[in-house]
Order: sequence, then structure tokens, then C-alpha cells
Amino acid sequence: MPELPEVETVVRGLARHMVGRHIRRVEKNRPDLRAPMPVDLVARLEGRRVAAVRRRAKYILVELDDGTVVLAHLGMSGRITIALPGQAPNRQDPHDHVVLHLDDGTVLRFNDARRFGRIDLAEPGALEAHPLLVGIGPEPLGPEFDGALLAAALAGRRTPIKAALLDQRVVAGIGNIYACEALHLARLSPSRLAMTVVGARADRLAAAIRDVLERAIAAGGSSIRDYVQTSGELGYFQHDWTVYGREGEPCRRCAASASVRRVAQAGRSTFYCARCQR
DNA sequence: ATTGGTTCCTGCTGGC
DNA sequence: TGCCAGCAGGAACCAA
Repeated sequence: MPELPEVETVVRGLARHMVGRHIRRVEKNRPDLRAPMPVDLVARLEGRRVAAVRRRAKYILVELDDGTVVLAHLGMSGRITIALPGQAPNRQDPHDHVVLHLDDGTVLRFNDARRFGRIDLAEPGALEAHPLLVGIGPEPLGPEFDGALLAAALAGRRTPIKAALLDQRVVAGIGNIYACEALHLARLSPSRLAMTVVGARADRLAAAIRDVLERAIAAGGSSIRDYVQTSGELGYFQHDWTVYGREGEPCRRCAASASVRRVAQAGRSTFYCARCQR
């Protein structure tokens, strides 16, 4: 499922092949994903040059030469694949909702079977005020992110820390998998009240979040069933998961047998070690 | 104001 | 072997 590391991996792949290129032609194969796409999407993109590709939270930001920014969210099944000029063309699929053709022959496909993804535009100079980005919390890989900042974001929150980590207003980019992994690394119980994560616990959690996200990016993200890098290659961080998807197995840290449990929190699966997470 | 529940969507999986 | 209900999940939205 695309969380911060998967989106970051996609952004790096896109930046490598899009920046400086002109968008020659755009195919928009349906009007909507999770929400309607801009009606003038094709006209706003065709003929423009790509100035930069960046990431904010789980959003891919493609900045055009007129200052317009394309916001793309992969939802849970979204993928973007790139076929370079001279390579075999990537195969057309019924869920290829938007296809970009660049001036050098590169073809990019936004594919999303479940259509939980999203594509929108921000007017020049108005990115910060875009409704999808307003209120999103700090970037966990930013230089200012630490235990104190995290504790401040959690202050007054009477919800389990696991649920709080999924709230994009608290920290940007964390999803179900990395919330579980970070809590395990920090030895914190997922059901602990968010507002009690202060001091050394907050320091530990902030460091764990940074650590797990950085290692996941280095591995090209985690691939389960949908996610692939822009090259079509799989990420391989799923092999390094310590709790996610390991219900009934021994803890990889404390080695207690069958200590990895699964519970439902806010309608989602939480995996944790019943022995070493407090 | 914060929080919990619902909803969107399709493909895969597990149980019979 | 085949069928299908149930599940997976990000985040907007709604209700309390």
C-alpha cells in the first residue's frame, strides 16, 4: 500500500524521467477517480514543461513551468509506471486512467484498479492553500522532526497512539504498515493513549519513525500486491517487517514465541508484540 | 473540538 | 475445482 516510502520511491523515479521534458499529449480515460478530476486537466498539461517533481505527505507533486502543480495520490492500489523511449511499451490496462506522453517518447501510466487515488491541480502560487494539503502535519524526514515536535502534535489526543499516527494532521505520510513497524521499533503499545507519548517515549517513537521510513525508502518501499516502482520493479522492504503480517509468529526482537498479535483498531489491523511493547 | 464510524472500489483469499 | 462472502485500506465525510 503506498505510504511515504512508496510515494517517495515513485517520486524519485518520476523526477529522473520527467524533469525538463515537455508533456506532448495526455489521455484522460475517465472523468473521476475517488473524486472528479479537473475537467480541464488535459488542456492544462499539454504543451507544458515539467519543472520539478516533489512529495508532500503521500501526495506526488508535479510542478509545471507555468507554476501549476499536479497533485496525485495513489490511494491504496494506485501505481505509476514509466516506459522509456526505445523500451517495449508498457501494456495498456483497463485501469490506466491517465496516460502522459512526453516529448522524448516516454509514456507514463497512472493505473488504479480500486480508484482510491486522486488527481487534482493547484493554481500557480496556491499550493500551500490547496484543500488537500491544508492541515497536514510535519514531514517525519524533515530536519525539524523530533520527539518534542511529535509530542506537541500528540498533546491532548485521547486516542490510541496507533490511530493518531494514521492521522495525517499529526505526522505526514504514515500508513497502517509503518505505524505498526515504528511502534514496535519504539517498544510502544499501539493502544497506549497518544497524549502519554512524551519525553523519552516521544524521542524513541520519532527516531523509530524516521529509521523505519529511511530503511524502507532504501529498499524501494514494500510491495504486497499492487505497489511497484516506476520501473515496474518490486520494492523489498516487506521482507524486513518485524510485526506487520506476522500474526502468531515469534517477535524478532524479544524472541517470545507466538507473541505477535493482531487486533482491530479503528477498523484496521494492528500488529504488535504482546511481550515487548508497552 | 475531537473522535469514531461509514463509504468509496476491485482483486485476492479462505472456507465450504 | 469452483464459487462467493469477506477483507484489504487512505482519507473525506458525517454524526455524535
